[in-house]
Amino acid sequence: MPDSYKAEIRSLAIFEHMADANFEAIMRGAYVQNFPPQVDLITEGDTADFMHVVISGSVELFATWNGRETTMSVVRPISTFILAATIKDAHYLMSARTLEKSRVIMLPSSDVRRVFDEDHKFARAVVTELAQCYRAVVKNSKELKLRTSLERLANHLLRQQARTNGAANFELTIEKRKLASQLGMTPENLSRAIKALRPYGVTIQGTTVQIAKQDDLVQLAKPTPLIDDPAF
Amino acid sequence: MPDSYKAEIRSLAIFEHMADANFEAIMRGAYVQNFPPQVDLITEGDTADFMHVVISGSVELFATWNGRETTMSVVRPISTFILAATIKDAHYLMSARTLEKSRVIMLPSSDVRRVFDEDHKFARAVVTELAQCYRAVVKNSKELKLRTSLERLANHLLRQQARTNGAANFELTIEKRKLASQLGMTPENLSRAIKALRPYGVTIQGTTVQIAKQDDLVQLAKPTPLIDDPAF
DNA sequence: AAAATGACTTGATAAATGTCAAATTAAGTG
DNA sequence: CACTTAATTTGACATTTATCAAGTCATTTT
Repeated sequence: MPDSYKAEIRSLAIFEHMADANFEAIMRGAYVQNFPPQVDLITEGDTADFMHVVISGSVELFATWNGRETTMSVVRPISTFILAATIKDAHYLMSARTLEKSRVIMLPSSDVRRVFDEDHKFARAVVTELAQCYRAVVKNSKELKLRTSLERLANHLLRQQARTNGAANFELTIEKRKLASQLGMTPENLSRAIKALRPYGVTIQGTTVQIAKQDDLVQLAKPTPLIDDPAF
Repeated sequence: MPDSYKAEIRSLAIFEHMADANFEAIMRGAYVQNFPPQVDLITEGDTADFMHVVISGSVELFATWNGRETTMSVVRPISTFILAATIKDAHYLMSARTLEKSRVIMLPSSDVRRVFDEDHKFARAVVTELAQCYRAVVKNSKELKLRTSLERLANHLLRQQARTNGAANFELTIEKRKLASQLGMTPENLSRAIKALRPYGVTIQGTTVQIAKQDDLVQLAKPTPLIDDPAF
C-alpha cells in the first residue's frame, strides 16, 4: 500500500480522527487494486469480506431480481461503500461494478470490525457515515414514491447543477441508460422525459445540459431539502 | 418514568449492554406519553429533539411532497424510530403519527448523543441498529424498483405470513389503504391486485388472508432473502 | 335501529410507463 | 477514413397504474 493512497484514505471522514495505531492496523491487511471498466467487484448475496474505498474512477451499485436489474447509485472518489454489510458481518445487498477505469482499496471487514470495537473515534465516524447513507436511501425512496419520472429527472438535473458549479451549463456524469435506471425508468422513457423538459428551458445534447429558464424548471421540480439536499 | 417501562426499554438491543449509569442518564430526561389514534408525533423538517420508542400500539412513518403523501413504514413495539436524525443532530426526514392508541417514550436526542460518545457498548448497538435500518430501506428500494405492484403485494403477503405463524391463514395488520401506500400503489390498484391473486389461491376477506396454494403464490412472488428476509 | 361516516370495491376512462422494432447518432476500431 | 459496434432516439403499441365517480359494505354515532 503506497503512502500516497494511505494519506488520501486517512483524510476520509471515517478514518480522520482515529488513533494512528488503529489506522495502521486496518491498512496492514488492505490492498489497492486497479480495474478496467465494466468489472464486477462484488455480487449481491456474497458475504461482505471487504469494505471498499473508491480512490479514482467510479463504481456502480446495482441490484437484480428475477432477471431485472436496477442501478441503485454511483459511487465516486473518495468514498466508501458496503459499510453496513461490513459492520453487520452480513451479505452484500447490492452488487458493484466499475464504470470506468478505477482504483479501489479493499479493507478486510474483520479488521474494520475489530478496530471499530476498540476505537471510539472510529466508531463515532462510522455511525455518522452510516446515518448519512441511511438518510440518502430514505430520500431516494421518498423521491421514488412521491414523484413522477419527469419530476425525478427535473430534480436530478437541479441537484447535478448544484453539485457542480451551479451554472446554466454542466455535464451529465453517467450514461443516459444508467441515469434512466437510477431514476427508476427505461432509457426510452428518459429520452422522452428530456424532450418534455424542453418547454422548461432544458436542452441536453450528448452529455451537455443547458438550463435556460432556471425559474421555470424549479417551478416544475419543486425541490426540497428533505429530498434533494444531500447535506440536510 | 415507571420502572416497568424502564425494564422494557432496558431489554431493547440498543440499550441492553450499556452501563447502568449511562442508561439512567438517558432515562432521566425521558418521558412516556399516551396518545390516541391519528395523532401527529413528529413532522418532517423539524429538528430531531427526541428519539422515540414505541411501547404499545403502532406508529406510521410517512412522507409528503407537493400535496402527496406516502407511507414509508409502520413501527410496532418494541422498537425505536428516528435514530439516524438523532445521531446526526439533523432534521426529521419523515413524519410520524399514531395509528392506534399508543404509548411512546421520548428520549432527548442530546442525551442520546452524549451517552453515545461515552459508552462504547451503546455506540456498538446503535451502529448495529442503524445498519439494520439502512439495509431495510435498501431492500425496500430494491423491491420498489424491481417488482411490479402485484409482485410487491404477493411478497408482502408471504413476509407477513412468515412473520406470524407461517400458517395458511393470518391477519393483515394495517388498513388496506395504508398497505397500498406502503407498497407504492393506490387503494384501487391494491383492490384489483388482490383479485388478481385469486388464481394463485389468495383470498382476502376484510383483514383475513388465506393462502390456499402456497407453492403457486411463491412461484409468482419469487421471494429472495436479499429483499424479503428482514434478518438477512 | 336509523343515520352518518369512512373504508373498500367496482367500472369507466385517462395518464404514465414499458416494450418492441427500426432508425439515427455517436463512439470506438482496424 | 471506412467499418463496426454500441448508445440513443423515435414511432407504434401494449401494459400498468392512476383518477374519477359511483356504489357497496362496515363501523360508529346518535
